[in-house]
Amino acid sequence: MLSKGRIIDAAIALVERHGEDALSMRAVAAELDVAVMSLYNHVPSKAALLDGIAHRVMGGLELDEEAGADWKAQARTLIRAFRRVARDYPACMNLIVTHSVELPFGIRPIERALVIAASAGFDGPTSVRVMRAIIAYALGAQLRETDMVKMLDYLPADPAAAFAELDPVEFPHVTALAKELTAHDPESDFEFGLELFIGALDTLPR
Amino acid sequence: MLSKGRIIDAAIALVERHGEDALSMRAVAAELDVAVMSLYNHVPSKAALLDGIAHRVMGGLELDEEAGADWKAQARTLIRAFRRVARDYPACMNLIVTHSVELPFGIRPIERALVIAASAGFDGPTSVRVMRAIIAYALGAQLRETDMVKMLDYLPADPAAAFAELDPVEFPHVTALAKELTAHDPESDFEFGLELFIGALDTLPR
DNA sequence: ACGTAGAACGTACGATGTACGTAAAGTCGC
DNA sequence: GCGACTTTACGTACATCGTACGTTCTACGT
Repeated sequence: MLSKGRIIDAAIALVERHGEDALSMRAVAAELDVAVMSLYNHVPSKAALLDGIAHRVMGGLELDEEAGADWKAQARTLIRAFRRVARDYPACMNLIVTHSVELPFGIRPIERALVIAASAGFDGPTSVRVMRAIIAYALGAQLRETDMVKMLDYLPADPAAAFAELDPVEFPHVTALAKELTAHDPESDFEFGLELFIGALDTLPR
Repeated sequence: MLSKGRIIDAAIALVERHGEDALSMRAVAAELDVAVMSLYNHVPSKAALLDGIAHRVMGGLELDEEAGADWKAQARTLIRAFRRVARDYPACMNLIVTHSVELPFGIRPIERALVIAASAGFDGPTSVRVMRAIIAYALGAQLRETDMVKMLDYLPADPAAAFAELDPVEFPHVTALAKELTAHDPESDFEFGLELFIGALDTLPR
């Protein structure tokens, strides 16, 4: 029997195996050995299928709080939970981030973030702002990471050389830092910005 | 005479008027009173056209440095320059951000950012990290902003009511902050995070 | 046994990107 | 002026996409 759940599973598998461009209703149907239009008995549209993917993937967010940890540790844990699902479903996460899906995170992670912000001593309006800033950073880091990967594809041979060969009087820093600019360690990049952020929150008046 | 420039102009106008979904080769051709395939004499593919749009739009970035300003002011100015083009071409900016285009910013803004970071006293590798973190924030803020707009469309009548009607024992903070969560002032949200960031940079060891 | 609901299916339509061949309009050497 | 060549505009045609619509088949309550 076909079901919305099985369709979403197949779609996720398909996206992770062959990329988001491979996600077509026909491909999903083929994955399930089913006729295309049968899908529409369980999913009203492709957009709804994307929504389903988003909810399934984001539903994997670990929201448990660690007892006894201070708000900074809690915040780190929450953000890293997001990173974890991004690592487990990289292609799907791009789908979710780029095609702006309704309520991408769902309510529960939002509540969790507000709880943490409150426990850090922020008032309501500030908590909302803080949450928004961190969400922006997390989303953007995800985006930037895939941009980076694509860029490294475009410059095959030796990416660092491409930067290094620019005019060093017009672009002194870029040429000097060619190596660093093309080195790609998403995790440490992300952690750097995250600690920057949390440190900044710590200095905020409360 | 047709030209790559005119095609890009038409495409930008089209996107800003009718949204990114309206961007089709046929629509661009119609805008220019020209047959569809004529476009392909000047633009090798739709992807290349997107690239062209990105370069034209991002080329409008104001990179002049203000003499005598300290690095913090310079940084603010650079980031706000990005915000300005996002405000001038909101729909195009979404295209650029979501469809990850090769070298979205070009080299010059990167050089500029590295100059500023160096003038703040950061070493090379740290400068690159700092730049990446801020880029992530700027991209993410843009994304989050349009997600927000879409969300407010989905919840027509009174968006705050939708949040407020959730179970207040399961989501105490969300229900209490319904008003703040649906209030939308992108500029002040962005500035809040930006100042957070710059403040954090200021406390970084150098 | 029979009627009804739901699920699976097949056909078909409009929209999209673009490969390919053709024709007209310059551009150059002579 | 004239032929050779290049550039530009165009039209046709095809594969692929999402999905509206009508039809068949299966399962089940009565």
